[in-house]
This record gives sequence, C-alpha cells and structure tokens, in this order.
Amino acid sequence: MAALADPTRRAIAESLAKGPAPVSQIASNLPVSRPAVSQHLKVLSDAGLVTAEPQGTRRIYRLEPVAIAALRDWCDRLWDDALAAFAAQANLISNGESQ
Amino acid sequence: MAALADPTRRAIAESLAKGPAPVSQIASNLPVSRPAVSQHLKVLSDAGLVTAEPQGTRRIYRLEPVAIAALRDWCDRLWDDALAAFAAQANLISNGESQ
DNA sequence: ACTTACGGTAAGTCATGTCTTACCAACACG
DNA sequence: CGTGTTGGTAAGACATGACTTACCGTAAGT
Repeated sequence: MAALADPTRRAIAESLAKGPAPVSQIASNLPVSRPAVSQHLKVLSDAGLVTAEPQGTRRIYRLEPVAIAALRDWCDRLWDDALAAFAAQANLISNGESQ
Repeated sequence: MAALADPTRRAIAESLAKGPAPVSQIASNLPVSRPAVSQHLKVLSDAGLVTAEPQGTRRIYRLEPVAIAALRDWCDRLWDDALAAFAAQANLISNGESQ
C-alpha cells in the first residue's frame, strides 16, 4: 500500500488497469522520464502489484489483480472495524451512558 | 490515499478504527513521540480521514467512514478496470488473435 | 555482423517528509 | 488563582525518495 503513495505510481497503476503495456508506452503518457518509470515499476513489482513478461526487447507490464484485492480487503477491514466500534458506542449510549 | 502511505499513520488509522481516542492514548501505543502523532493527525485530518472533537483539554479523534469508503471505491474502480481489460483481451484471443 | 530500439542500472542532485526537543496556549481542579 | 494535564506549533536534524543524465546489456531486423 505504501507503494501507491506516490502520485506517479498511482498513475502507472491506473494506466495498467486499462490494459498491459510496455515501459515506453507507459512513460509516454506521463510527465517523467522513462528511467523514472522503470524505477517506479521496480517498486510496484517488489510490492507485487505488477508483473512483467519479457516479449522480445520489450517487457509487458500488467496489473496483478490479487494485490488489488488485498488492498481492498485492508480497506474493508478498516471499514468493518470502524462500523463495529461505532455500533458498540451507540449501544453504550442507548443503554444509558452518562453522556 | 497518500495520507495512508506512512506506516505510523496506518497504525493510527487502524487504532482509531477500533474506537475514538485522545492524542495521548494513541501515542502511548506507538513507538513515536506525542508531537509526531499530532503532526500525523493533522495530515490525516487535512485528508479528511479523521475528525477531532474537543472535549475539555482533550481532543477526541475518530475515523471518518466516508473517507474509508472513498478509498475502497478507488480500489474497486482499479479492480473493475483491470478485470474489464482482462476480459477484453481474453475476447480478442478467443476470437482468433494472431498470438 | 552491424545498427537500432528497448529497458534496466548507477551516480548524483534536490526536495519532501518524519522525527525530536523546546515552548506555549487552554481547560480543569485543588 | 495557581498548578497540572493535554495537545498544538516551531525549529532543526536527519533520512528517504523521486528525478535526471549517462551508460550498458540484449533482442530484432537489414
């Protein structure tokens, strides 16, 4: 999740969500140089968010759906915990809490 | 979403998911000083992820569920796009693509 | 084989962010 | 009305990270 902190990396992720692409194509839609994109892709790859498949001199990067699912699960857990805590507090109040 | 990049802030968010708390209580469960927590809370507050309610000398922070929902929506959109792209490519192949 | 395109890596610069200590304001309580 | 507690802010040290240019390896095509 820390891998998606950088706006450029989020842009890369959103770009790859629309379909796999080689490095140059990704870089052409971004305001940074190609080596910068390579470095970002390394971070995303280390985080397991993307995978690369060599195809001749090109490397086709694609988004890894299971990693996105894991991220969504984290959000869901936070959401559920927050709701449970809210419900618990609501019960306390409805049971006659002193404020 | 960039606000949740820092591990300490994620820990704060997870802590607040279990229920509202004043600053000192949050800081007592973390390996950083109280001012650091205050600064993190400011970032989270600016991002709309948490809200504060003054209560005497204390300030009770609580997680903002709608912000969590927005985060989850972002994940869902990424997920849906990735699946749609995958399905589109699968259709191309099944229709007899030359690769 | 030579050339060209693609992409990863190294080195270096520069900005951003995180943490600390020190200080100050505000509310509650004796 | 002083005293203690709570918490936000300032200043500064320090690390981390993002970007650039330059370079090199590798595969494809003529």
